[in-house]
Amino acid sequence: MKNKDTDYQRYRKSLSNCHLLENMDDLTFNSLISLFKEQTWPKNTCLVDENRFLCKFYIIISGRVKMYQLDETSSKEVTLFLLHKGDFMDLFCLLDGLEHKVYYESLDEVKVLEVPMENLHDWFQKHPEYYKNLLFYAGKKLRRMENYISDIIFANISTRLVKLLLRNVNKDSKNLELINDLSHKEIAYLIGSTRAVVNRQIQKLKKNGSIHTSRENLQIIDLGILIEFLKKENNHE
Amino acid sequence: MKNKDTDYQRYRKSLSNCHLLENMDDLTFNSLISLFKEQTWPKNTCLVDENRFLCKFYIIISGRVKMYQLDETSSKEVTLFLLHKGDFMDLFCLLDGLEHKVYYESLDEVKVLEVPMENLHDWFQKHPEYYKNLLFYAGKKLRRMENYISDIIFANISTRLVKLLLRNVNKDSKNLELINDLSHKEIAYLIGSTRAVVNRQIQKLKKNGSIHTSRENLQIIDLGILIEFLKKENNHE
DNA sequence: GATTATGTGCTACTTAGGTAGTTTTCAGTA
DNA sequence: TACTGAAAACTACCTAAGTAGCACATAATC
Repeated sequence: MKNKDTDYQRYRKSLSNCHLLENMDDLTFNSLISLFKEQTWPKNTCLVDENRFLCKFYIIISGRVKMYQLDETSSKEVTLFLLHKGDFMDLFCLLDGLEHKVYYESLDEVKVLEVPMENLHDWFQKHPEYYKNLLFYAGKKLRRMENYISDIIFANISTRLVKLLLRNVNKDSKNLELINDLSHKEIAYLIGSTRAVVNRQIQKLKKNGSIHTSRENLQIIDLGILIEFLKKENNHE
Repeated sequence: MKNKDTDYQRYRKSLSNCHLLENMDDLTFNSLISLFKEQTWPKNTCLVDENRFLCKFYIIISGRVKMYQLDETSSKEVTLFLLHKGDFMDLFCLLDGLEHKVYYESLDEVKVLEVPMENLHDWFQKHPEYYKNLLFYAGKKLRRMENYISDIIFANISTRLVKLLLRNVNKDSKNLELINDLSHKEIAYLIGSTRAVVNRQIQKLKKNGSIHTSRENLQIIDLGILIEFLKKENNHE
């Protein structure tokens, strides 16, 4: 019992940014969290089990999971979301209960909370006011996707790359986070391009002194140059 | 009174496909619908008033509204959604209450139901179980966007064009609906391309005998050829 | 019925970005 | 310490699709 309580406190803390749990009193929080079981997934594992996400729902506690689409014929990939702490899987299934053809892969060792979809639905039935939190989260994802679309249509690869970098700079530390240890291939998939093309742009950024790279590592040296670069790109076209 | 009742019945009927109103008993339906006021917008009007959608919410009863993004520097457009009967504006604002920089334009004379956002929120507070309907709708839009993204990344223009056509063929009548009277420019914006390029692809489809066009009119002559065309495109790449 | 605006069809040109291939670097490990 | 495999860097090439421009058709307005 005591043990469980400390677990709950731990979850409360590590999921402080989780939209679903926002404005939730401790009692309600515990009633929800008691439905979950902690689980650990090893690094670089694909979660391909088709129907898994129809019957189980997951909240990420730590580690990154990329959610991506795969084109069978060309074997190209696009990363739709880079999910992390506080994110859900699978939002789509939760919302409409339909199958969702999408792939998941862990980029780190990932800790999740697992709950049978049914139990979660039952819980929501009893606490329908928390649907609102879910709506807020869905709204955020919708906005992200809308942005993705307009970026792909309007912006060229270098713009998209710089935008990606700027989006992942920690406001306080000014350091690149979340994507700083990805390979060029993974970065390419995040902006809907290919390894070779992204590499070409990265060389440009290295030459203008805004970034520094080593194997699976990308650091921002001069944020100002990046921002300037973005401005120029916007005006040219 | 009598008059209002017949109005409600009319709305009930014309909004039969509206996710928000699904599984709603007549009493609840009336309590919701009584908050709304009917409004008519003329054809080809832009709804640019920035904050309008923060304070008012709309359900489309009839006519089409395109929701689109505009790139100021290149003045290019992408149509994100072609909204019609049963669709909402602005879903994003409703979900998270934040500003949403997006454009709306009526393609027909459009009839909508208008409600002050505040009143709608109050109503939901009293009927939180109907958040679920909203979630379902949001899920559908998320799926549409995810599809949009993977199409743009994976598929070439001709594939995207044919997919667009097939998506808008009425299952029963086999006729093209909703987009059959659009200009090539508008069709281009629906698949993230430009007029000239779309025109090029349309000429191809005309030559292979699958479609017939006249000014602002596109009809499908042979669905089979279109489906075959799509298959070929998929295998080549 | 003259004028204007908008949609359509086509040609010619340009280019960003995808593709393919080779070499080099680097981390893990046998 | 050498071997292995992946990531990164770079070169050369190709093409889909964007761009610009013009002629013509159709519809709308006065």
